[in-house]
Amino acid sequence: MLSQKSKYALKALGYLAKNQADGPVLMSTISREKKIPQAFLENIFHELKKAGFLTSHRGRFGGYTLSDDPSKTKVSSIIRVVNGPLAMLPCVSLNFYATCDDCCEATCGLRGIFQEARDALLQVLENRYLSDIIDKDIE
Amino acid sequence: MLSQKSKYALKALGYLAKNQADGPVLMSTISREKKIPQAFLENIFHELKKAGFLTSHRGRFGGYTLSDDPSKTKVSSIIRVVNGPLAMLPCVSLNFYATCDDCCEATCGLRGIFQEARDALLQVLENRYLSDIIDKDIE
DNA sequence: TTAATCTTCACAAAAATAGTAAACATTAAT
DNA sequence: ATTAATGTTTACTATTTTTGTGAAGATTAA
Repeated sequence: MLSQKSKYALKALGYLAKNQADGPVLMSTISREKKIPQAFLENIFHELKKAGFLTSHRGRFGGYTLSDDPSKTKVSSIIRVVNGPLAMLPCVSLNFYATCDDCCEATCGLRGIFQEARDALLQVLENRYLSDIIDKDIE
Repeated sequence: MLSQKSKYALKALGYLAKNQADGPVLMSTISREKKIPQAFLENIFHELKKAGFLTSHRGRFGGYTLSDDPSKTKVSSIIRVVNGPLAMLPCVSLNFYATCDDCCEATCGLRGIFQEARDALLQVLENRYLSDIIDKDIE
């Protein structure tokens, strides 16, 4: 499951994608609208900024804007930053590869299936973008 | 990522699938061969037994056997027991559905994509069986 | 100058994960 | 019956991860 932090991050980025047309959006606004504890959102935005997704604007009338076009920002890349690997085993992760302790990759019976699982998941998440996860308006 | 416990469970069940032909297999054997702390494996086997995957045989010359044909035991169902939901959001889980706090399902922009992700993952894991995750022999 | 922002860093509470310990119950062989 | 080998059960503990909180500081536009 995605962590709460990851959900917050995706919601916040989606909010920005929807509302940044008129300039930087306040963290306090996002916190309030998306019901995210502000101090926690600060931590999250710090990570997202460090990873290049966000651009911050300090001072009065500051706020945050997205660094890139929402239609070019993959959901998979956001999740990797805030939630870590998408693969279910470290030894089949493309971006966070690590050996499994005490497990021989040559004979492991799990790798094959979890490579397939990874590919199936990536087929979706690598082809969906921030512009695809914007909340709908209430009607 | 799968928890360590889940990896242990899959490895242990795979070992049973491979080695139970001659009768019940000792937990101590599985613990040693698969390098799983025995006391921890006891907890895991208790869960797997409660869930119906394992049959235990007490007393001298006891041990464990699989309750069902390995070719009919889905990997997805094992993971659900020891690791929990396969979906990335509670609100799109088929077997562990729960509402996301402070999130409106009607307008949430995340649900659609994570339903697709769930389906993609299940397409693999619901169609792979315990017989598919048996470790290879060293050659 | 000032008020509204973001920045940074350290800390803390809560939950989940991983693992341990020990007394107990059951069984098969003898 | 006895005995040794096994699983059973329950409670506990340690570690790590997650989910936050708090406060002093830096920057900017008006």
